[in-house]
Amino acid sequence: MERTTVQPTKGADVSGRRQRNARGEGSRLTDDIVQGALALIDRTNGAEAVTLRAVAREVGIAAPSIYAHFADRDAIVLAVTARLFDDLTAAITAAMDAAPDDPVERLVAGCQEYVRYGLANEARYRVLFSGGRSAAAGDYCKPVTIGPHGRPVLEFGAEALAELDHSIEECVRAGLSASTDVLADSTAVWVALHGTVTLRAALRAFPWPEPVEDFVRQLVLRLAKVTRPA
Amino acid sequence: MERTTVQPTKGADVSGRRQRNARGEGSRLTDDIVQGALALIDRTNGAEAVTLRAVAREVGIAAPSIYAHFADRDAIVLAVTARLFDDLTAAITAAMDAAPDDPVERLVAGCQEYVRYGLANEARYRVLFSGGRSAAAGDYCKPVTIGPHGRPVLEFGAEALAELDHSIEECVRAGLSASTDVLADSTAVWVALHGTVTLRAALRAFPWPEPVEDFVRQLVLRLAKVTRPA
DNA sequence: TGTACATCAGTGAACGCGCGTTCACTGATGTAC
DNA sequence: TGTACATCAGTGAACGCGCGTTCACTGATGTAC
Repeated sequence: MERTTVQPTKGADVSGRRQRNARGEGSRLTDDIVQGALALIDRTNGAEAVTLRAVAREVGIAAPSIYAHFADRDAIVLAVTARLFDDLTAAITAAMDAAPDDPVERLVAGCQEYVRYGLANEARYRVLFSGGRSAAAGDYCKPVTIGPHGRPVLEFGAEALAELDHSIEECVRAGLSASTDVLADSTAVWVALHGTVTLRAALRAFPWPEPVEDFVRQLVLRLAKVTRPA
Repeated sequence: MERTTVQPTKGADVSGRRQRNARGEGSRLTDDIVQGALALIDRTNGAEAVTLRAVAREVGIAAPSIYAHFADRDAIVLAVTARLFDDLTAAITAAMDAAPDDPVERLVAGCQEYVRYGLANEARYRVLFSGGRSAAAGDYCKPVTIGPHGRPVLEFGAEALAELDHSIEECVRAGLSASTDVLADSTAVWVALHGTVTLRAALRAFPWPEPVEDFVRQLVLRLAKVTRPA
């Protein structure tokens, strides 16, 4: 009981110095490091600021303390990546479940949430899909395993695409899509969503069609060959 | 005559030390610095390696020599950006001119070249549209002027979009497109092309539909509402 | 034609900074006897 | 119950590195007289 109600302040105290974990609770710092890295990514709008020392400062510990939890900087970023993939997946699933019980509306809602998440969390989205840029960029080609329970990035991509594929397939089955190559059309939709997020994020000041939800809807309806019953 | 035939080796000599420019020719180093930065971008697959010292090493000069030509690191990257925009524009124009004399084929050829260029020059493309990431990322929001004859990035975006807009408009005029909102549809096409380039580049190992030219064609035909005469 | 001088096109050494990483350590706390 | 000890969860100082930037300088070359 106490354990759940009397939540100790896990973060840094007033002096910026975090209180030491109790014996056996050392692994909590692993989580805090990931959280710190995430905070750093959000605040600086990019993953480049995620240095060992910066993360240590953010969490309120000495830099070498990180080595007990992560092998190096890249390991931290990979752990963050794993968490973000779960975040995005959960957000999309929730949006689809909240949509009206109609295959097209579910598809559109999922796609809209994908774009909404990407634009609301620009830096996080970039960590997910723009690669670690320098070193990690190469790794994204090999199916590298991420995080403790993490899946390979490629596998996530496959999952996301499978989800989309399934969603469009449902539309076809309901006679609402004329797609004859569902996999190709799923890919087209994914690529268009990704482009919407990244290009809008890169050129914020551009006079994009608004609202973005309508733009996404049109994109999806056309690429998934949705045919509303006459 | 001599000037054009007896081209002096402008680069670094055997010792890695570049020969000093003749009097009055000092501005040549400006070009060489941009070239060096570009070489660095291509070789390291990203713009992060473009440091003042690295560029100086690449060109074969002392680091402080750069200050006579560029205010700082960002100025170099902006000059590179300006050159790359011209590169991309020229490539697309050439491809469209080489296409059959048909509005749809011209449109498709331009879009295919856009994607081809992006995938063949991944790092360059990222410099253009993924922002300077850290510091420059903020600048891309304001219309910052780039290079000596450079245009703002936003303006380039507007030009590219205008070109696309014009191209689709031609299709409409020829009765080959059913688009009723050409600007919105141009935006959709651009966004989809951008997504194709960046997502394929980020996840090289993914089983993407091949060949990419056909994929792009389908994307464009659908988003630009092309209606081939029956 | 000769020579002093200004200018141009750079150089070399040095600075302070933040970084990743190493090393020996410290101090609280649970456990065996 | 008391106490020695092992373990856990970290710390602090130091290293070498590459970075941007500054400063005073150098040496070739064109130009004025």
